[in-house]
Amino acid sequence: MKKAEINSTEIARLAGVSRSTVSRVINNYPNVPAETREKVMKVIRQYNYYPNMSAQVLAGKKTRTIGLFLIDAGHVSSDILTNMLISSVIENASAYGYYVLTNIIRNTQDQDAVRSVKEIFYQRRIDGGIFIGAANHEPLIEELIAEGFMIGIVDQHLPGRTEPNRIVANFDNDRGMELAIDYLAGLGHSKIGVINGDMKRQSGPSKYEGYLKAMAKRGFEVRPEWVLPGDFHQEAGYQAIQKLLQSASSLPTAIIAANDSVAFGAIQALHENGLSVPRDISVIGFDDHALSRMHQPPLTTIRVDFMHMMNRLTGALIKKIEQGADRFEPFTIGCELVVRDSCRPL
Amino acid sequence: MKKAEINSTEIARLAGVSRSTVSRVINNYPNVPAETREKVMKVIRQYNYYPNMSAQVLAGKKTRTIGLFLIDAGHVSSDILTNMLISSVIENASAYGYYVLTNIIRNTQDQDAVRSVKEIFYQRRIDGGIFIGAANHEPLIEELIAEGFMIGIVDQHLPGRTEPNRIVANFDNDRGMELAIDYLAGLGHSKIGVINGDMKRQSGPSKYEGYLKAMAKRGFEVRPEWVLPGDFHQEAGYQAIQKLLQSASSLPTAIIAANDSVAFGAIQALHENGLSVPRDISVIGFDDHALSRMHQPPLTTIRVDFMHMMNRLTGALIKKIEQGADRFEPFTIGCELVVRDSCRPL
DNA sequence: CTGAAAGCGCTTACAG
DNA sequence: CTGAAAGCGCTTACAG
Repeated sequence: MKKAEINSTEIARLAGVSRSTVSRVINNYPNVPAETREKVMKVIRQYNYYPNMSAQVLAGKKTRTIGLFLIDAGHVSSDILTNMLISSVIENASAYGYYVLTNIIRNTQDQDAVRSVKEIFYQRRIDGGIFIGAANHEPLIEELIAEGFMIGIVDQHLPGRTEPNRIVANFDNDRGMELAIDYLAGLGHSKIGVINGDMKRQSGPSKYEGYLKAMAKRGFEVRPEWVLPGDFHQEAGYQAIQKLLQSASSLPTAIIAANDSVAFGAIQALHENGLSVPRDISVIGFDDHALSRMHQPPLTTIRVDFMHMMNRLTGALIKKIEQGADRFEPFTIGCELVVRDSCRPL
Repeated sequence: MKKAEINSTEIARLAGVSRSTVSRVINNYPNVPAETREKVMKVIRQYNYYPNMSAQVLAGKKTRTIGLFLIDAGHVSSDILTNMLISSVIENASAYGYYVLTNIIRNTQDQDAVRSVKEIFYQRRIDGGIFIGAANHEPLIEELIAEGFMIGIVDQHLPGRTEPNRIVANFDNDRGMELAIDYLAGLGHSKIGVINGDMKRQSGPSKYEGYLKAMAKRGFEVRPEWVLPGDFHQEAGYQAIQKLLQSASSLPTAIIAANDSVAFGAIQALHENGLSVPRDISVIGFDDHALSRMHQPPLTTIRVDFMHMMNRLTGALIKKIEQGADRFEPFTIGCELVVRDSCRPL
């Protein structure tokens, strides 16, 4: 049923040249006269010939494919933010003529999952990979970097690890927290609590440290009972507030959530307990999630430009793939305050 | 810097067997004694050996990769629904041990875009592909099917085209429209307008025909000025309402939108023109978009299970890839009414 | 400017 | 049960 595949031998025969010349035409070698090139191209076009990718790669070409690895215990299909990251990488890579092989890893403790990621690299399915959502120190990633693979990582800070094939992208969480606290201070708040993110990931402790630093700068008291453990999911925000309301001797007037999803959960819990946002308590998020502006109340948050980050990270990875990794080049993306209606002046 | 790659020759040498035997172990041939197998496996594990994928494919193995092609003129990164489809296919394929190469096509008229899609197939990067968002008759897809590639298509109806390598998935739009109109009729509505979707896609005319059929069944009059052209984007809903309000001699009491995004746009336009939903006019959507339940007012809609569809379609495609395509097997996924607050009894 | 030949790393009839 | 060998379809020094 399937037509016989046409290959370079056949093209060579039809064009009256050798396979070497066909290959030179395909790969744009300069030492092919225009006339010969055109003669070969004509046959190529006529027969709809595309060189077999596996043969090209086996002979030494790049795959022009990058791997995208999302680490998330949740059901990614329904997470808007993660989904946006996926498309963002695809679109950026596509602009460079690269393809994206996307993978979702539920649990980095799962040996099968780890094996399957390694397989993709060792099999040479891809030229490099991008990891999103991993712990700050993830053995799998460290092994791949040690093996010399080109790896882009969102959200990592590992002092001293400056291999040239490690590309690191972070948001300026310090600055974000400072913006949030400056804004709240301007509204008259000084009793400010925080719901922490996942402390295994770099952005968890980094946001918390930013909070501590900004609170100290203002001379605001950090009350341990207002520092609530959590992670980056909505449910954690909900639970954090339940805990706060049950056990705290008094309440803060404002709370900064590790991200907007956490803020949604927190606000839900506050509402269920008869507290109104922002009347009784102000809440500020982090990310500027697609839903934040549609939320009730519209969420004041620290906007972070994920698309811009993925754009730079994808570009940097592809550059290293094509030009080689000469030195470690981490970068940081800024953030800005977006004022909506979830905070009120005191 | 990069370690020398280990290959099957090396593994064979270390295990004291031939490359043939190493290959038989890797491919689980039955005629290898447990003892030999274990001896080889030990070396494979010890040296972290994974067979080179390009070599395997060149020697006749499958790529175990499927292509996912999203056709959408909009900026996909921000479209929640499309993003959900992407993750859904990835997760389903992954369960079968397949990888997904995702591509976004802005315009099927763009020759470069078309060429790049063909290239992926002809280069043998993938074993098959899934197309979402294409016109009912898309020459690119028809060419690929004619070439014998395994193709899954969402939203297509081409009578007589029943090639075994064509896999077609549709929603039951007829039934969806019937549910919507039955519900509205139950609330006392009979003056029901419709905002059509993209008529080049199968779901456009198919929803419209469902509307006509259900209206006829009830004996409700179809007023041409209440049949509004559009497409599947929010802006189209907005424009359709603007046009309706400017030119119609009287207004319907209810409007069915081609999908929820269109409904959002329609409601926005109604509000901007001082009309309240559902007080002045009832609106019903289609899809049950992730935002529909958070919308103001929460949107009544016809829910359609995209995940289920992608699940079946991905499974069917992989089955055909592995077992061969023997016959044409289209399928249809049902839908259900989700009542929220955007319609009111008359 | 161009062709013959080696080589990339596998799989799989074939022969024993 | 197992090895030697052909073959998959390219690319790229090498030699001319």
